[in-house]
Amino acid sequence: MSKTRCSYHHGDLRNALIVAAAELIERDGTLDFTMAEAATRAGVSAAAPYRHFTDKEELLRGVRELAILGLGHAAGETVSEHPHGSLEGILAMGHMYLAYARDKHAFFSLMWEDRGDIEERREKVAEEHGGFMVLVNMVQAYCDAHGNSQVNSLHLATQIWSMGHGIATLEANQLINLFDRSIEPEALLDQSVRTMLAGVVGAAA
Amino acid sequence: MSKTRCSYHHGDLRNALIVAAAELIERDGTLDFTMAEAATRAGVSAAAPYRHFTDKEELLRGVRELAILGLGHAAGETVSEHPHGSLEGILAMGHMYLAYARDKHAFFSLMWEDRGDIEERREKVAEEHGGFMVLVNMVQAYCDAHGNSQVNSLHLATQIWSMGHGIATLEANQLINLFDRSIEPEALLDQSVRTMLAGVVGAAA
DNA sequence: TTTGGAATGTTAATAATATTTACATTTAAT
DNA sequence: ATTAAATGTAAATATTATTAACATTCCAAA
Repeated sequence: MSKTRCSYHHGDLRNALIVAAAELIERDGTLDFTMAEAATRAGVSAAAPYRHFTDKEELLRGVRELAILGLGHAAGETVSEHPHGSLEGILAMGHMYLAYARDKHAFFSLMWEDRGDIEERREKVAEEHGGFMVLVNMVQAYCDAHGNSQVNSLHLATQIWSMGHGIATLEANQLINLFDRSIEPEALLDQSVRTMLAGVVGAAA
Repeated sequence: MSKTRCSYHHGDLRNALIVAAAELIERDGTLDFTMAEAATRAGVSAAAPYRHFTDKEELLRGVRELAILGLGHAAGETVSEHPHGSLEGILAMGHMYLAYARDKHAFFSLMWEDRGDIEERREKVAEEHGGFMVLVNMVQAYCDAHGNSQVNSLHLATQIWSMGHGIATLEANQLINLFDRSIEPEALLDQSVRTMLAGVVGAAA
């Protein structure tokens, strides 16, 4: 796919549209850009997108995929910045998640929007969410390092993800501190993660 | 507001529209009913809704309110069915939450859709979410009954809510068992709730 | 009780978008 | 070089939300 075409044919319109849509989402902080806008930004007419996506939902799916990969990438960065099997690494992962939810709010909510039945593309979706396995490994390493290799790290990591996800979501909905303004999402998450880890390998302070 | 009017004036159209919209959402399992549909179902013309709601978003807000109150009501039912301060009561609360998310999927997602800045109606929103206080009380009672009245039950309940919410949301997105089909949301939640409670008052088996 | 303004409905526009259609250009394989 | 497939374009369509202009009912003050 050479980038330089004779102007009529774009060359890589599908991706260009996904990027354009992502930029619009980033710029406006919402998902309600128009197809025409995205097309224009990619330098084509309003009907062109339909050669690459059956409808807007499919374009959104492309953006979602991008966002999920981005989060996974951030996960990779995070691990690499902390000692293998360390508690701080796991906590940092949680902070990264909360920060992502806050800073890329529109992308974050897009990620968890209703999608159709996954069953078919299960493999593909699992791949996209490869970032989660990074957490699983961290948890496994932590447990190993703390003398309990019998832990089901997949289950424990799923609980940690759920906790982080729940806090991030409730915060996005301004509900996390609805009854107590002083609640700090990070502190709440740190504390519960410590408790969950401690529940499995002993004191995690 | 007498229910029987001379046909021209409905009498309680605002609520009728909210109910109509709720029914359509329930029927189709999605949020994309049309204003006209809701209006027709309420027995009025397509433009009538605009006498009571500035736009569709405001109507949706009414439905959301209804859904949140419904969840709160279910919370009330749940407490009443279990011993005061019991672990099983708290776990049942979690199961109720997961069941609601599954059975009323469209309502559940509507509840956590982006809403504007809450700051203004903070009071009102807090009231709507009164169901949460039910959980707070259960947690407080549990801690009292287990010899630790110093626990910040609001924090702990927020963690439990987050965990339940995270699991419910990830399940709705078919992600909770993406890497391990055998994962059971209820079991995962039960176990983490036990751990969190145990972390504060000792063994919670 | 009458009556005029406020509410609440109605039908017929208007507007914004997604999506389709019919036609044009380019690409690439034979 | 030729042609089918791919990819673009401009000009419809279709679907909704929303507004405008007008009608009916309600209600409170005279």
